[in-house]
Amino acid sequence: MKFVKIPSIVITRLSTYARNLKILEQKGVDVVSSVRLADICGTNPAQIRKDLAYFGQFGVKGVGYYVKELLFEIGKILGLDKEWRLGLVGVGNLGLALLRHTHFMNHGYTFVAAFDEKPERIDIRIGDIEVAPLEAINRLVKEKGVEIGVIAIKPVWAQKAADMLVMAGVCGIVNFAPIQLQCATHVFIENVDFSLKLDILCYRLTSARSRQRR
Amino acid sequence: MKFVKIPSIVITRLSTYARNLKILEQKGVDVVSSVRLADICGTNPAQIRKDLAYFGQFGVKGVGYYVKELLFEIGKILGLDKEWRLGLVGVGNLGLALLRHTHFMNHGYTFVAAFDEKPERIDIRIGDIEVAPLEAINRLVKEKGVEIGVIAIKPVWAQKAADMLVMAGVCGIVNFAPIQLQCATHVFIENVDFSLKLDILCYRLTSARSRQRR
DNA sequence: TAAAAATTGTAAAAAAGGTAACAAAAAAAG
DNA sequence: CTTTTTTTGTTACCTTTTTTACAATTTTTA
Repeated sequence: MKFVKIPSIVITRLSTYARNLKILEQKGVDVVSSVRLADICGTNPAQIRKDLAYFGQFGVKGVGYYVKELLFEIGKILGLDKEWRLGLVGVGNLGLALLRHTHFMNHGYTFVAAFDEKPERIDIRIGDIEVAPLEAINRLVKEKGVEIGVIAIKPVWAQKAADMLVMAGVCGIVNFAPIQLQCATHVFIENVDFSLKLDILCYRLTSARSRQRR
Repeated sequence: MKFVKIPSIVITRLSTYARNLKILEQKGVDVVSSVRLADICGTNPAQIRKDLAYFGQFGVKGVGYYVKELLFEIGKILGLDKEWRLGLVGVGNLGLALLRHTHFMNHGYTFVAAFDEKPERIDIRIGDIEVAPLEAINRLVKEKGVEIGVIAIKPVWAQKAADMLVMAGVCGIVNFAPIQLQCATHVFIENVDFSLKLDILCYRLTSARSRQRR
């Protein structure tokens, strides 16, 4: 097997392809060309073909890609062909929004544990899940087989939460707190950052306006 | 003035620099070198210097950067030296989380209007804001001077919401719905997408595991 | 005061990523 | 059956982004 380092952005795009292929599948579309898919995904056909080429050959020349087949293959590449167990740290407004978000459950992700630092939130139930104190992270992560931690707690607690998750064996973290988590190198961290996006918009709007004035 | 197109990723990093400079400022740090800042931000010193070079010279050779000064300058570049007025579409769990999130208010962003499609949510008050029906978007955006729209409504309604916001004069949208919004080219869209981040983590975890097995 | 150390700004080199072009293969048309 | 059309996979090229290297400047040390 060749050792080609696959750029992160390729993975991002594969996820987008998968999402749009799912929609096509639901619409009953059997075959799609790279041109059509690129159009839907807002990219260009060569990019799609090249992205897929990192992993193999999934299309038929002169025909295109079979939607179901490509979806299956991309799912296999991304590792979406299994259930992933999530543990939530922080059951505030955002945490609750995530827990109640059915979209994830429909896509192979299930919250199996939830933690909070506020005493008044401990022991409340949300669906099948009972909120536990941070101190229970180590035990429950192992007990429930949490694979991915979702940090939606106040920034001051975020690093502590990350440390406890990692200590308990979690190797993947989605971090909603607006801080830079410091973790061992074997831990994968993805940040979801709303204010960053707002800042980008501000820049664009500001520079667009100053361009207009000129 | 030169016309240098500034890469989007540079803006993203500037926002990160600003965030970490704020923390340094609070800690009472006066001067910081590109080496130290890079270390904090998880990037490399040359990158910081080059990013800043797009916009001018903000440091002192042999000394470093004055924290307050650099923070002020980056703020000016990003357009954070004014209050930005946000309009929220979708007052579900996520929308509420965003509204109640005080972090934004501390950083120049204020929600001034909120909309929802569900009749039972109309007219409820959250803080100073009264939830209005989608049909009121056009009027209220103009009345309250909404500059940025935040879409946190179900995917099926997201495109409609975007269209109404744009029609009312909004030129920047932060989209939390997991769909590709189609808008006029003068409208800037930033997507915040957790499932995308989850997918990336899954890929990383999956490929790390298969590497271990080898 | 002179030499050494620290640190920026920037030019040049290297690496990465994206685009275009085209051979190969399949399907459709004539 | 042959030609034309469609479309993938892949190579080569081009563009963008990152990293390296170093002159210029300031501060610190001797």
